Amino acid sequence: MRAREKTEQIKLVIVKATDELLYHKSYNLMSFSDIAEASDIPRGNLNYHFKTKDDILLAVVAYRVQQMNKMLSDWDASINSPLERLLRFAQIPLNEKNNVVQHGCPIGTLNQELGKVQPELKAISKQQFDVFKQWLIKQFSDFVPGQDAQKLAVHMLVRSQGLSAVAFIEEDKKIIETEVKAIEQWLKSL
Amino acid sequence: MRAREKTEQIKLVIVKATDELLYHKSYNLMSFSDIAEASDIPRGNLNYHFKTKDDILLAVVAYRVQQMNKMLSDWDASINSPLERLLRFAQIPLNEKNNVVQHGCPIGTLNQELGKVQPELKAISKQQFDVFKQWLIKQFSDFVPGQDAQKLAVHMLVRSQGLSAVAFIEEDKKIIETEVKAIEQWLKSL
DNA sequence: GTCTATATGAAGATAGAC
DNA sequence: GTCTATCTTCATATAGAC
Repeated sequence: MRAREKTEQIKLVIVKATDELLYHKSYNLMSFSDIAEASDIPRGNLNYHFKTKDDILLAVVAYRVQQMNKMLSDWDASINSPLERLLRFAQIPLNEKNNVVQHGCPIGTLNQELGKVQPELKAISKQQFDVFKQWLIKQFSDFVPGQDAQKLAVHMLVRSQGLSAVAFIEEDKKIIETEVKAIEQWLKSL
Repeated sequence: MRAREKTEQIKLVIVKATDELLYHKSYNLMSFSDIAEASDIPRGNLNYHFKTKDDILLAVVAYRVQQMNKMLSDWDASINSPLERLLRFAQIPLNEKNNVVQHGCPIGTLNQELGKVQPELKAISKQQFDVFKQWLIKQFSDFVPGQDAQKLAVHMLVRSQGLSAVAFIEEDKKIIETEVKAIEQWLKSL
């Protein structure tokens, strides 16, 4: 029991370090050595905890999904109206301004990278995207019951992904500010 | 002279094949062998024409920029109003529906991939993006002289990049149709 | 100019000593 | 359970035969 617990802790250290690493490095350019260095676990020992690199990615995505679900249920509990929750969502890139400009949206960039050649990995990574999508659909259903919540949720994701992508390419924080403001106006006009 | 010309032709064959390859394969996962196979040039000979892989990328981007400029000046010549030119631009993802859903926007995905770790290459790839941006600014200046053309151009790019990214992740052509329609409405309302 | 053969290095993964 | 040493594979890039 104790031993098992300790193993789980080490795994979590690896996962957290890799999660962090994945923000500024692409998955395919990220080596076992990079992970070993970042997590301060001896290079060879990684292979005991995770057989393959893909296994680590799997664990990282599971961890991220868990974190995202926690954040969203916190919002559900602490923010009263669906409109304000949606506004809060729209502001994510604003709060992560520096990261977005330097590394893009962590979910979007990972999905795009894996989507190009590794369909199995893409499906895994897509889970992160779907957590947001389902939550958005719920919020829009509550916010404007008569309208097509699915379509509105997708539109929200489109604008959020788009502004992150363009701000990253142009390395321009102003784009985030302007575009988030535009999303807020759109939400309030619904 | 003759010899030089022939060399240039071979280079173009390599560049075109790599351009094509880059639509479905990420740059970092693309090997010289892949390029050799795609262009039907013996593996070792590639290194005579291009010293490094980055040199090939450089040539591919230059080629793409040239093609894009050609397309845009064709539009300038054949399409009368700036609004119709902008509508034509908005429809690019619609005409490339299958490619977008399978591989994403070729410009956006390349920029995002290179942006994460290779700043020198990112700057090169960004040229493609800027060709579109400058052209859009010109069109918006002509279309709605009083308004902030730069801001409108960026917004157009945001929506275009966003819809490509989300349609790619979700592998859903309907998203392209719906979102392009929304862009058209927005343009007509300006 | 063309292409083969090869140098060199780094990656993922494994076997097995401790 | 932990970690070292190593196997294998595959990449870029070069030297030099044709």
